[in-house]
Amino acid sequence: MMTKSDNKAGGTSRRNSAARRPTISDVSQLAGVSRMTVSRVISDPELVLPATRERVNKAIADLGYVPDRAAGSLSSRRTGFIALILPTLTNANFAAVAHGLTEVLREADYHLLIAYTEYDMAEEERQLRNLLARRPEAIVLTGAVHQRALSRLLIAADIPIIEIADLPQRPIEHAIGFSNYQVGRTAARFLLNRGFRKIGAVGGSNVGEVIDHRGEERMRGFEEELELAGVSADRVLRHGQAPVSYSHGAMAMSELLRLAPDVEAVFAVSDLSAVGVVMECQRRGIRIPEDISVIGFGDFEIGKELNPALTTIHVDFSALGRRTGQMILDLLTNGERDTTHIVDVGLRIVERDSVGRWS
Amino acid sequence: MMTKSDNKAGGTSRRNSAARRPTISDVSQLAGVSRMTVSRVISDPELVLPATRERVNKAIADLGYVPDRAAGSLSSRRTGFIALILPTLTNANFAAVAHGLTEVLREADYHLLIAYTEYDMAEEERQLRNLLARRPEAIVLTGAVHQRALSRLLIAADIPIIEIADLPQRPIEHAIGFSNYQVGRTAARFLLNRGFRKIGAVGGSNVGEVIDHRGEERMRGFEEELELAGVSADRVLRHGQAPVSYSHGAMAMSELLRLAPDVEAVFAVSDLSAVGVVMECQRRGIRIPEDISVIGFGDFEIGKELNPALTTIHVDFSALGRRTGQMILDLLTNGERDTTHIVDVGLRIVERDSVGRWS
DNA sequence: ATGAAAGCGCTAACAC
DNA sequence: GTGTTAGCGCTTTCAT
Repeated sequence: MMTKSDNKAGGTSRRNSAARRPTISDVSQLAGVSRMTVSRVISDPELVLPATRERVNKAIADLGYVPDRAAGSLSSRRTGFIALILPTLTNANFAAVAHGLTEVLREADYHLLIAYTEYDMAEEERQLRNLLARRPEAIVLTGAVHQRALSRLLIAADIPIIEIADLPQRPIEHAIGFSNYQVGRTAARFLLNRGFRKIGAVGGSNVGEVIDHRGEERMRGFEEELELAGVSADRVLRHGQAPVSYSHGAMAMSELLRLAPDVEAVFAVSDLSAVGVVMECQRRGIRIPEDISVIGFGDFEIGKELNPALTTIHVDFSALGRRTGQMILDLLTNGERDTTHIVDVGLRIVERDSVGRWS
Repeated sequence: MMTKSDNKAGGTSRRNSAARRPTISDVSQLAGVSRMTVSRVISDPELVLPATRERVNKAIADLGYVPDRAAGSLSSRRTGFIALILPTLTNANFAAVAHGLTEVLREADYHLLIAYTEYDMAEEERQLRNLLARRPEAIVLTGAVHQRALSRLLIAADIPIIEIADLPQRPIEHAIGFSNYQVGRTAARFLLNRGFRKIGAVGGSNVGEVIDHRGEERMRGFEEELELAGVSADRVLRHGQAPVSYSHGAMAMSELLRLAPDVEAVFAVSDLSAVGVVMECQRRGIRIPEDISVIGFGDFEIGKELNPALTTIHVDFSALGRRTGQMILDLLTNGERDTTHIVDVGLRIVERDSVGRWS
């Protein structure tokens, strides 16, 4: 039962040998309905009579039709993309964020568009431009400190902007995260409370365009808490180029031991470094925590297995990702674009065995 | 100097208050050129007179115009997307693949569309459908064993298909990887050559839809090499659900020690497990390699820092990613769709200190 | 419940 | 070197 329709891929012309990918027109023809009906079967099947629906679904299956979302987006102005800019994918915690986000967005049929900058500020703007060209419906970026050009670009895009993994003084729009500065202060306070006074830290130094702002914030918080307590921050060492790694911790610890052999407790800017610190001490026969105490940040999986198990500061990055996904869904559904949301997911010390008590 | 043009966003109508995102028409009007000229300035500036080009670029900057790639793709039939399906992003080696791929593709202005399945076969097909709807120009997936429906979908897409991280017996199209089976055999041979006969292994068991095929291949290769050498494979343990983790190694090692207290050398299906094995031994006062030797797979960064440093089997996943990117670029440029490429990136043993010699 | 017309924002192809 | 026309594959909107 063919009705007069607006199908474009008419039966006579266009029947070229090279296998063309089937379009909605091909499906509509085969099913003997209009393209609109096919469209409805795909996006809102309830609207179509069961009998028609079945015919269309059969045609879809027979042809192996897969809708073209780019074409759909152009028309509907909804791309189903959410952009995510991360410093790196090689960090378990950032991967956990991506993971948590995906988990939530997947259900609502959104797809994450991931870009990463390798902590390079210049790259961040390039990536953002590329991303924006894909018309994401919201954008998530790792918070605190962006280039001015970046903010302009972002605001012009006129989509929800969510900064994560830090709590900027003045967020561009929304923010979900924790204070890296507070992480540093918390670590220092913890060591001070345990009675230590000869307290050190190891982190990376930030030179050039490659900058780990969040790590630096933790270092700064740590220093300031020491100073507030009237304790010397001379044993706080920035060594090697950020971002840090396992081997960074080992090398930095060697250096710290050289500069301040009397150090009794060490904060590592990341568990990655902390593991290196522990391993280096192990090699040197320095006992942890009897001789030196170590506290890290990030609660990486390895910390639990370490001997001694690593005391660290935990942030639930996976939950942070999920929370971000929920906020996006809210924002995109209810569309209240006036209120700014700021969520502090908090942090907590995970006391394990690598920090002792001064005696 | 306005010329007659086909601009759609005419000066009078369409001037609504709600800030619309500027389109190519807005730019063309402001610059006093046709939309085509703007398009050329963006995609092939050489074709445009410098003076015109500058005018257009100024208009672009003034308006904050960002091209809509979805619209461009629809017309040009080139989306600039490459699809990548991974089991997980939470594994440093898979992250390295994504990383290497991005590195190469970025230069050619391709963007990676990443999906991950959490080792879930059912999820793999769902993800593939979503990805295909975005019309990627090539698709990369982790090789070996796919559902039949998947292969059909893939072939119908009529784009280059590259399977990575394993070398399937019969690849769908192209493949870049290494033989996980050979990894297992190599590990076994290495331990055999060192004189060990009471040889064990720890890996995950694969039940339900969540399956680590590649890990299982390594276990199988290991077992077969033992059997070929006439050595018992009774100490090969599949424990807990794959994929494995640090804590998996610790638990599996406890179990192995219970089942086969006489074990002298252990292959861990992944360095993740291997680290857990080492830590568990450390806790029990079992010396490595004096009492038990350990060899892993994957050459994760932590292995270098461990005490003793972990002997492992190395595959250059980052290079694998880059190599894949290059192949895609080749395929997309030269378009020779007839020849199948199969690249073995090989593997090598990294001898460190966790494997001794039987005496 | 289904269809027709129009158009999303861009670029291929050809004209000048 | 630049412009015009047509159309990519969908969905919106309105009609029936």
